Amino acid sequence: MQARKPLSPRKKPSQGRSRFTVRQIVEAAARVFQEQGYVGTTTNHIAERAGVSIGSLYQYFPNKEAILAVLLEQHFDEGVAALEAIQRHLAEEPHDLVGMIRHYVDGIIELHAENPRLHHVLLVEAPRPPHLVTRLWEVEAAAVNTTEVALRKNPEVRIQDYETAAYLVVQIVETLIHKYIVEPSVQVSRERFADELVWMLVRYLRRNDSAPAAPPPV
Amino acid sequence: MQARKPLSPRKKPSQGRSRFTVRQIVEAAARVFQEQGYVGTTTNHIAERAGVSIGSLYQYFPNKEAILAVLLEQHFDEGVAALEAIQRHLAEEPHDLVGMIRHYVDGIIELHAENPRLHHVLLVEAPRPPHLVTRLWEVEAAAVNTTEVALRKNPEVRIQDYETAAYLVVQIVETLIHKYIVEPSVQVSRERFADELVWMLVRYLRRNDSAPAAPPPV
DNA sequence: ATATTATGTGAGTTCACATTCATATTTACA
DNA sequence: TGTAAATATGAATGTGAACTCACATAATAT
Repeated sequence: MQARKPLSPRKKPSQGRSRFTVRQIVEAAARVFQEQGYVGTTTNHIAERAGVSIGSLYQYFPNKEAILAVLLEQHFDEGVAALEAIQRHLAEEPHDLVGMIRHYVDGIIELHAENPRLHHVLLVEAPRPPHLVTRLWEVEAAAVNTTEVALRKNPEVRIQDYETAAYLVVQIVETLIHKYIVEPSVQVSRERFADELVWMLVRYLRRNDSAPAAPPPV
Repeated sequence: MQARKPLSPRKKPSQGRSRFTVRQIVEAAARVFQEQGYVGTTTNHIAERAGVSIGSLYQYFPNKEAILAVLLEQHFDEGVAALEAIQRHLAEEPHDLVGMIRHYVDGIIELHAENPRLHHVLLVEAPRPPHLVTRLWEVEAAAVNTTEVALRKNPEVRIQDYETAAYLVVQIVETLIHKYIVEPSVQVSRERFADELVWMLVRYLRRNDSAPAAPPPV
């Protein structure tokens, strides 16, 4: 029986300087969350880092979660935009299977490498506001669908269950890369990791007789 | 500059009843962490659930993290034991590649399905005590090594870079299954998920000419 | 039996952080 | 230029969880 906390700002900033203040707060929050983790971050700490009084913070945000929600929204939108850019590029340019997967993998790696620690705090450590969980599912489902279509269209690909395959591909790329970026293996370099991941997916998806198997990059 | 908190119990319980108390506390903590998440759990709450006074709790544990550490240790030991059992079975019985991977995947699924929420809170949500991070790396590295050996020994397997392949296999199985169990897809049943995961790894690892590709289970 | 040691108790204190509010300053705009 | 509205400030206050401690009870030793 938890009381639900409001997440929306109390006041809308109308003047330029207040918008600046809000921006300062959000940016500072990103830095503090990143450095201290979710539990270790306090509103006072954020205000201090933003160079703003604690009172000003509470003019615009009712609590810590509200700030996190804004950050999450931003981060999420960036992710979706990046994903869409990748998929658009794949739809527009012609690609063989290897090139397609290569582009996809590289894109997701770049996305994750941008700010892995913040990503982790926002999406994993912190309690997720329910409406964002829903959005996350939608985006994931959409990615799986797009991938399924792409796989069906590609003549090099021959598998039995396209839907499950698409799910596996999307999840493997996302989850594995996240893990590697947050906690890189001592044994495997990033380059080798990316190359082998691409190669793995190709071996999995490609019909056995198509294109004389190029040796995997080593 | 954070002061390091002590994780060890203050007193060693010597009588039977105090050992019982400690056990009650740890068991209650598992339930509360599971239900409330790391942030939402309080020592008072744990004590109440254990049917023990808050004072008793502090006889044996200096703080919340210390209780979590015990839980983590337990959970971790169980995981290692399960992993070793899987690998022992693989080493002892003869297996073809499919059977081998099948056994491995099924084992890890079973392990994760046992208490997914607690697993998630302990290993993902909560801040990890550094000495356990080290242990975790060691176990991971050991698993990768064992897998590498197994892959090299298996004549059905033909890949270029055994070390990286072993890393990928271990991480995919662990990470993907974790993700699926914690957040199962609406689109893909668990059975289909497991079957396709096995099939994917087989396609990736098997030399192209070995064993006329049996159709994947659909 | 009695003393000693171990364990259990929970009201009460502390402390860190969240949050408010009276007041000051800056901007808009008439 | 005056004044109303917006914004900024931070000391003061509220809140809840962490943690202590003086005392009660149970086990064990002698």
